[in-house]
Amino acid sequence: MLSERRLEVLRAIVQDYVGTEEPVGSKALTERHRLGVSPATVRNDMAVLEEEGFIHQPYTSAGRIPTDKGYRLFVDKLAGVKPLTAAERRAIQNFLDGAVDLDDVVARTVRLLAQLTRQVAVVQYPSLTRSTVRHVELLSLAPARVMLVLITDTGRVEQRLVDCPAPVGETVLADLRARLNSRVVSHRFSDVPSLVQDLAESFEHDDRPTVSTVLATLLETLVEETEERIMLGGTANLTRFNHDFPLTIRPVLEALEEQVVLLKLLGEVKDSGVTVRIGHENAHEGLSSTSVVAMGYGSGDEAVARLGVVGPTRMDYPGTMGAVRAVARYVGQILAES
Amino acid sequence: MLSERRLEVLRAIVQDYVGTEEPVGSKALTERHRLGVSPATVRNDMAVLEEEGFIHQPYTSAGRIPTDKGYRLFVDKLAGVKPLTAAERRAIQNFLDGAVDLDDVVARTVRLLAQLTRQVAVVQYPSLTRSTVRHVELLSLAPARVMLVLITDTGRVEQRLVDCPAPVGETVLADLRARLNSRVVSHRFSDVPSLVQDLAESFEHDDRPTVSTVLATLLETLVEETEERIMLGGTANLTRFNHDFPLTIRPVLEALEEQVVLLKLLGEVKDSGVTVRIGHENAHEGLSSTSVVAMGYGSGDEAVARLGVVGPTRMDYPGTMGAVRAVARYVGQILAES
DNA sequence: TTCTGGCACTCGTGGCTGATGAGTGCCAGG
DNA sequence: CCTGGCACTCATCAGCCACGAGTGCCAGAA
Repeated sequence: MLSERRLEVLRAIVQDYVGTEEPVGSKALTERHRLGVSPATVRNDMAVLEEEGFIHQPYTSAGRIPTDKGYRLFVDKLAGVKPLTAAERRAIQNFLDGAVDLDDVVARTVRLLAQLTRQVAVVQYPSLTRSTVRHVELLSLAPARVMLVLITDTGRVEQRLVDCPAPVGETVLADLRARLNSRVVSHRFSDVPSLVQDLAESFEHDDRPTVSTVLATLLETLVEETEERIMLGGTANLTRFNHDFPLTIRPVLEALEEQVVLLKLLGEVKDSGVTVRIGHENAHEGLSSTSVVAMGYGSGDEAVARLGVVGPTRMDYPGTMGAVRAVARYVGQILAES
Repeated sequence: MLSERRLEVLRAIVQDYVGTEEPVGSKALTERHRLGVSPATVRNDMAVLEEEGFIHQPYTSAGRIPTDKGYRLFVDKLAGVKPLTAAERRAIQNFLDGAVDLDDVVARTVRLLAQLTRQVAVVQYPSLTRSTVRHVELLSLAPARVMLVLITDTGRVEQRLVDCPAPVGETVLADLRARLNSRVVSHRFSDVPSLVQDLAESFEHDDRPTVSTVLATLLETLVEETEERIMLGGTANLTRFNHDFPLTIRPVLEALEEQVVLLKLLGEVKDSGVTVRIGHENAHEGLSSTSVVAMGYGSGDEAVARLGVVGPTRMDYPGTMGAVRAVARYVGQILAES
């Protein structure tokens, strides 16, 4: 096990490196931190830390840089979550309170996170399957054409066109609408399939094909939309450190454009509390020198979706974690109110 | 006026520069193009072109690169629009045909444009005010709470929550729904305000506050959503030329994140045909070394929105214009079908 | 044992230099 | 009006060197 002082040295290295973006040497360390020992001692500690894989030097006789493993230890043991200032909290609330609809909430959240952390922000739309049904609407657009509209408790709205096998009478439609709603409203979307399973059977024989078609589309929508939508923002922040790794920006941008990749990233997040994934812990290759700080958010206790930021492994973890946590909480609150 | 040959020289310079991304000199020009004259002559022509402001040299004794004015002349007079190959056309059609809803159409279009042009693609959602109303729906979510859903002929759906001053009876709601639809369906959204102006007056006195509230929200939605949504993609393509201007990528990314800026860019596009805006012709500062190639698209003859790409002024204009035009047409077709 | 000061060594960085060559402007002659 | 020739400019690049931050190791002190 590492001694107290060695941990202290690691913490100092991480802090200095995050601040200066340059490899940090033993002398500079003793000057900037009250470690109470000489540079030579620090050097010995560094040698041990390096042997254990927490730091490494880019080349002989340069300062040390934390490794992914080093950051991991730092995040887990050495640093807490830095709460936001009161002013920041107020700013968040003000900014989010102005939102008019779900799209707007998500858009504002992305901007907010990007500004607050000065990094790339990622916000997932509230998941359909984890939300509950507020209303199902059926609109007759043409004799044999129906529009299906799903409304969730989080304010999300999905719609699909349904081409029916035969013209649909208004009475049948009203009937279906009523029965459908009485069965599914206030239930979770994930339960909808079993709730509507035998619904077609209760209709007149002639109407069954139509009802089945509508229900099929409904279920299809649930499946398709399980792969969630994501909103991205603050990509310009990537250029803040491109002097350091100008070639790394490309794969990152590419990865960020792939919704699939992003969803996978967020998918690995625990449902409660801030999750941090550092460098190679993210399976995706292009993101091997970036970290993800993310958290679930929801209208109640349960997470309906996730949000977070993507930035260089060399980032201010305590501050970023604080911002992500605060924003996630407020967004949850906003959603609960609407 | 410039002689035929001088125009030919300018065309050659633009083509070579776009290909090599390096200043092009007189000797290289005569070797790569059949101009039929010697380098010395070309040098004289270049001197004239430079005096006229079509090209300039980054420093004494370097090759020439086109100026914005040079590109402008090239686009207007020297180059046509390069049609896509049959294979490319087929690819477009296949790719777009798989779309399930409007969001999907827009998302696919962005990807397609980005891939085809290898540049940043921008697609505007079909505008509300330019579309026609397919249906207006009113849903009662709670006694005094109504959801307003607007459906356009392009498949776009907008919804708003309305908090009514008093509980709304189902009959009133049905009545309002029917009258509203009979008035506005098949009309353009821009005409809706005048069409519903006196609608409240035809209701019972007690219901008027409610009706007015709903109508007010409807009009409000039209106004708000006039500032359109935009989808962006292919930002990773920015890094293709960052070796040239590594510092320029940042302001571009920043500009692209501002929906307002993008909308302004697209707003300057003619309704029909491909529009090209080169370098400083784009008012926005961060985009002074980028060009925008854009075009309106729509389900009928009229444009309901715009799409295009943003790339370095040094781009393959004929090819890009061809791609943008082709995609715009196919998207229009797809929308007309749905 | 643990810490410290000293010392020789490594190695990336940045400034300087000179050679190279692409490209130019100009001019006199076809 | 075009062409070949010529002197000139200047960015780029490789090579070189001095600098200095930072290291590892060791012997001696606490």
